[in-house]
Amino acid sequence: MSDDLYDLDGLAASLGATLAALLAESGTPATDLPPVELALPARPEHGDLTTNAAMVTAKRAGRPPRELAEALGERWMAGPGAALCERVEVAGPGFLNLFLNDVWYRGALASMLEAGADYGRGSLPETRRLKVNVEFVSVNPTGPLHVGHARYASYGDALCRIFAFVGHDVTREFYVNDYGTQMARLGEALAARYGQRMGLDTPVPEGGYQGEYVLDLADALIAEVGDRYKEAVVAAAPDMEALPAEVVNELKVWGRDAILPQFKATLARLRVPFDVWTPESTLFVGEGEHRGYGGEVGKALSDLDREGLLYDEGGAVWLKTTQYGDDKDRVLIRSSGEHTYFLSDIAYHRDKMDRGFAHMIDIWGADHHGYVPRMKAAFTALPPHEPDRLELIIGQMVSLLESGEARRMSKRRGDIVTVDDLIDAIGVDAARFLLVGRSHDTTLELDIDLAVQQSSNNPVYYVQYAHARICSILRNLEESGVRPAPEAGPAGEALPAVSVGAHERALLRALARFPDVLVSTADQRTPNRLHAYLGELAAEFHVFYRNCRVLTDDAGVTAFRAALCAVTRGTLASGLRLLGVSAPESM
RNA sequence: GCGCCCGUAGCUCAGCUGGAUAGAGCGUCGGACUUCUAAUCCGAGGGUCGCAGGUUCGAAUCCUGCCGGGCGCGCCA
Repeated sequence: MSDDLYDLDGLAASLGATLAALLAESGTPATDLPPVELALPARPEHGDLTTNAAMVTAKRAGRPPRELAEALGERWMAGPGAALCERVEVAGPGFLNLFLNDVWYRGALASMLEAGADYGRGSLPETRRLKVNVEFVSVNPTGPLHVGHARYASYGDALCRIFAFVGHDVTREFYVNDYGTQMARLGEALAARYGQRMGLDTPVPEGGYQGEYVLDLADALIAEVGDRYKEAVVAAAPDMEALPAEVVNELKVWGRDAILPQFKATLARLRVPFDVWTPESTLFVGEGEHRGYGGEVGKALSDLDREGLLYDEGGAVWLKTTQYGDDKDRVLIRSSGEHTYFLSDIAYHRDKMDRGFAHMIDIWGADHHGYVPRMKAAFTALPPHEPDRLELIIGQMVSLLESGEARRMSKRRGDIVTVDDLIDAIGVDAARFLLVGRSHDTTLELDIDLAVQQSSNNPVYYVQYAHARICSILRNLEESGVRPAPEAGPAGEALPAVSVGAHERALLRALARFPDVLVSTADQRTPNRLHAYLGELAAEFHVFYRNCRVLTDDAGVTAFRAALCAVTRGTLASGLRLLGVSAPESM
């Protein structure tokens, strides 16, 4: 925790220490007190900051909350509070309201200014920082990314950016399911479309990938290999499921290698980078032979066998997930001899543990939430049996509306609105801001027509405009010979001792919240909270701008406000960047 | 039937792990540019926080039960 009294954490800690001393004096053990929390009151007459600490600890102290608040306020004002606080006030059932003075506000600004572009960085205490792996998107390479994927991509990416900024060591990972039956279906669909381009009657098999994009893939395939597969397709026609396995295999690998670069290009466009791409197929190769499987899969099977959790029944191999809370046991190897995706997933998570991640997060769509108990069970079954290291985040669905009517997407039918369509329609900034603005726990209703129609008043521009406005002011200051970002020492020595007006105070309070917003956004995995904060910060700036001219003939006031602008600009830029949104210097 | 998620202004949604008189954007109505960017600001209107209980100083928030919607419940993924 910070011991800098010019930030909110430091202030709260100071109050906490005072409260602990107070309690200790009257014989109440002051161990494991809940930390004092400072909130911003909704109403100005409730002060600049407020705390409910007295109410929270009243019961334990055996004293009425108001009396305790009174004592806390008095004692704090006799100590550290004296220099920073005009007065304190006990209100309502036992709130302690703080009325801060100009010294605190100037000190807060100086401290933010000193942090510069790093303001808010490393807000997580060192002891809470983790080596964490975040796996997200992880779409089968069988077709284009759609708007649902864009939501999880935006969410996961923002989470990763925020994690890294507050102090976690983050690895972003994309797991490529390139080894199962869905890939074989892609191979068949590709063969069918290939055949059609060759003038054959080869329909895409029932339940296969019907999308137009497979035709485009077929064209690319033909351009590359000509009629290499024509003979095989003719022999199997019209039923592509009758193709020899080697042919399907070659085609699915070709399809994967064609689609993955498209994923990467689309994700790059959406500003979602990945550090690691792990193909499922690689989990099956390498040392660790067990039950006929090599690599990570073999090792996982071996681990589970050693735990006594595997059994054979009906020609299949089962895992006793019920032992770890699942409602039924699950098949790992089907009686047909094919492995299930579940087996690969277990091996994959085992591998992630092996790679030394203290914490692993998987972000899944709500359509997979039924899979959670078994994954959790399997993870717990693996040594070292630490279920808390795996966190499964379920993102709710995106439902598409088209002129008021629900539209259901299906990749197999080929009826999808792609990520690229969305970006083409409204741009990356608007798309990212839109997708991350709602809680991941709520289904997001997206009306594309409406989104396009309203894209010019997307809230993202409100925030970006505040940033651009400040840039413009700072440019003007520079032209007028005023230093755009005055340097200052820790306690604000270099800042002029001007009085701090109501609008400046409001803006400073908003800025002071930034580190806490980042930490709670990270802790609660809710980038939408940062999104909301940026809107509020921008609003405070716009009000400040309207009421306070920066370039004045009072050098002190100008310098102070210029510093305030510089910090606001930096904070907006940081926040936008953490959501994957650009911060334009002019609009 | 069972499980997970959701139900807050006309619409889309916030509401910070329980705080003081529930907010924003869009839409509607009315104001503000000879001054650093009007993609802005100010004001008005708009609510049984799905319903009913419970927990306590205090509930949109936590618990229980209903009602309504979404998503799951395979030797598919």
